[in-house]
Amino acid sequence: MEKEKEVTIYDLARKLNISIATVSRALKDDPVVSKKTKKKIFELAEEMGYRSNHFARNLRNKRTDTIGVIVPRLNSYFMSTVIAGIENVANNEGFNLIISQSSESAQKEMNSVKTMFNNRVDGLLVSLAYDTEDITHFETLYRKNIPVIFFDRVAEQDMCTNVLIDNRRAAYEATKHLIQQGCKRIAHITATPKRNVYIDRLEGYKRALAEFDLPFSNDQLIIGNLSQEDGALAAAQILAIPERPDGIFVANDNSAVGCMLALKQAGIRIPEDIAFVGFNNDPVSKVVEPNLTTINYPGYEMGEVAARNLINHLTGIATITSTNTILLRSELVVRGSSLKNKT
Amino acid sequence: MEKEKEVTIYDLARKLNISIATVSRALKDDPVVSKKTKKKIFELAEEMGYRSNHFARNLRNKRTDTIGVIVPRLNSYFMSTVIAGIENVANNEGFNLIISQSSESAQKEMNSVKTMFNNRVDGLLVSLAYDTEDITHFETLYRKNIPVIFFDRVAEQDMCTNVLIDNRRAAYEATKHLIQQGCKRIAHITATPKRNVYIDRLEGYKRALAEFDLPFSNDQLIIGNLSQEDGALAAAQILAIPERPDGIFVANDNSAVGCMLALKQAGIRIPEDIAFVGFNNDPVSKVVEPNLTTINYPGYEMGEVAARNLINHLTGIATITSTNTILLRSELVVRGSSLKNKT
DNA sequence: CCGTTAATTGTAACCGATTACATAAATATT
DNA sequence: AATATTTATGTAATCGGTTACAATTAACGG
Repeated sequence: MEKEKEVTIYDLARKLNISIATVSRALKDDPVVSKKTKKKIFELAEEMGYRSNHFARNLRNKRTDTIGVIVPRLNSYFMSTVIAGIENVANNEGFNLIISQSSESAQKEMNSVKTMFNNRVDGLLVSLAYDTEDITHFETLYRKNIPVIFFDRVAEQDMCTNVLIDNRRAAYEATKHLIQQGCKRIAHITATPKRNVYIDRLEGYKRALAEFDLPFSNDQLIIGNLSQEDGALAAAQILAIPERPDGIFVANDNSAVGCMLALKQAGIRIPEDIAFVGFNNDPVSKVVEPNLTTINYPGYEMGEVAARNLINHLTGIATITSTNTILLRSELVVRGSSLKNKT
Repeated sequence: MEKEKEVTIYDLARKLNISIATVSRALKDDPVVSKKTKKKIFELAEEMGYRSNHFARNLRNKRTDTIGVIVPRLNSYFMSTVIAGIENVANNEGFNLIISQSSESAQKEMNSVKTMFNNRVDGLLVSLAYDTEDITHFETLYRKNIPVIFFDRVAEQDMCTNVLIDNRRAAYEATKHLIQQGCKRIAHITATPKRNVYIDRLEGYKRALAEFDLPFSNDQLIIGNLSQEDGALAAAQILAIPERPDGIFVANDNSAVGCMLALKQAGIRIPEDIAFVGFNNDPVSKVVEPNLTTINYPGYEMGEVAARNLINHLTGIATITSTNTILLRSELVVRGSSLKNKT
């Protein structure tokens, strides 16, 4: 069960009676090596099953062609879509991905950053954990000049590059849409506004209300963990509000769906009694009845853009140091759950 | 913008006026080094911001503490859940993950295998692409004695270890359940039976039919790509069948849901006219109305089990060479879509 | 045919850790 | 105090590439 001995450039060199330097150059397709020698070397390499040793190379080159990715959780539709986008770009460019999840814990996130750091990733793509308060754990990376790009859940720092959508505007559009459908009392279901995404969505929501002179009071704000189950709990709260809302803007589709189902159970008609707008364009939004109006959040593109920018920076094609924020387009997708005025 | 110089054990040794050997040992917490010296070294390391160079270490040790993962696609609920399970175990054990997706293409899968191989992963976890016919591209790994564990989409090889559920039995249970609910003409929506998962599910379905003396003809078999959209297309086919089925077993929830929605649109009542059973226990199964009866597929556990077994093998705790197959428990989750006999 | 330049190839010093073996220091034994 | 043990540290080879610089060979012009 002994591992077969690895073939090295020394073996190739010995067999061909040439120097390892020539072999090394040939394998990198260095034009300085004559075609005949190259041919010989390539053929022998193939024949002997040679494979280059990345560690020896990285040790010398001090780069790893590896990108680290840290996300709050892997098993959400949105995140897995982003990662698919990242993988696509990275793979095409010959970069490897090492991935870890923080499970929404700042502590685990710090550990992951340290691990990535020790693994000498060339750069890092990060979506912050829910309870990450400060981002000092990234300072070691800055000191070593390792680029970090945040996406979706970003930090309000000045020194880093962020890829995200305009959450404020999207939330504003979502809320405005409800208003235009005739809603007068619009509630908002979201998570504790600690992270940018929730803060911004809340702001956009409030801005729309203010603009159309609709009142806002705190009992219109329902804070939860945005899970589907939590949406059902939110439904109970909604029903308990004296002046029942006639429209709800939810910060994610999962929770919106949970809430809708529970309300329907309670005999509420959607959208007639309460209209809904969600966020993310998750697959469930097309399954629930009526289909959920939502904000299309381009996860795959976000992954591609983040990875592309990081790699361009690493390869020197374009630098991100001057880029502070990249905003992706998002748009309202109108479906049945909000269409009070059916035409 | 020059990268700060890395601190090495040489720097530490020089500063403390001791040898690099002692430093190296101390950092690995080798008991042979005295506590005092260790303390000094740890403190200085901390102070100077030393981090070990994995490449130098790997170069020496010939192991990478890295596991490769190749999946057909990252952005599916099931796969991302499996990966979350893998990540959890790997991370706890100090292993890194490098992940790539084959996008259901055998060609891309081969490339990924090669990349993983060149990156010297210690082991590989693979779920095969849809159109992978033979698995000769894994032979290089076997030759170098790199363990490979397949999960979910496995190969019918004898030499490899597979982690999966008993698809045949699960499909049998699903179909039997429909029969017990009074269904007489049961259709099956699935993908081309090339991969084990679809072959086995088809067999289980047929076995149940046979056992209860129900007929099977090819027009009860609807082949598609199992997407939600494809489910809608399947609905059209269903409606076109002269003797319309009164029960449908679908090989995944997404497609089942697409089909259900389209049939409801066409005025079919579920489960009264047609009962449904899906597969996977995807979140959408709890959103569609009526809720979809399905097979609970323990993705997270599957990821954990696969990773745990691979790592145990790598660390020598337990070997997988004798293990051919690990079956995980799956079970039927009965919900409204199949309950014709409401009690 | 010889000197000069261009095209190839070789030599050897890294990159930063690990570890077998040798050596020195501290402690125990007689 | 001298010797045997144990404990702690050091020396140097090794892992497999990369690359600056030196050396060799081939091609060219006169």
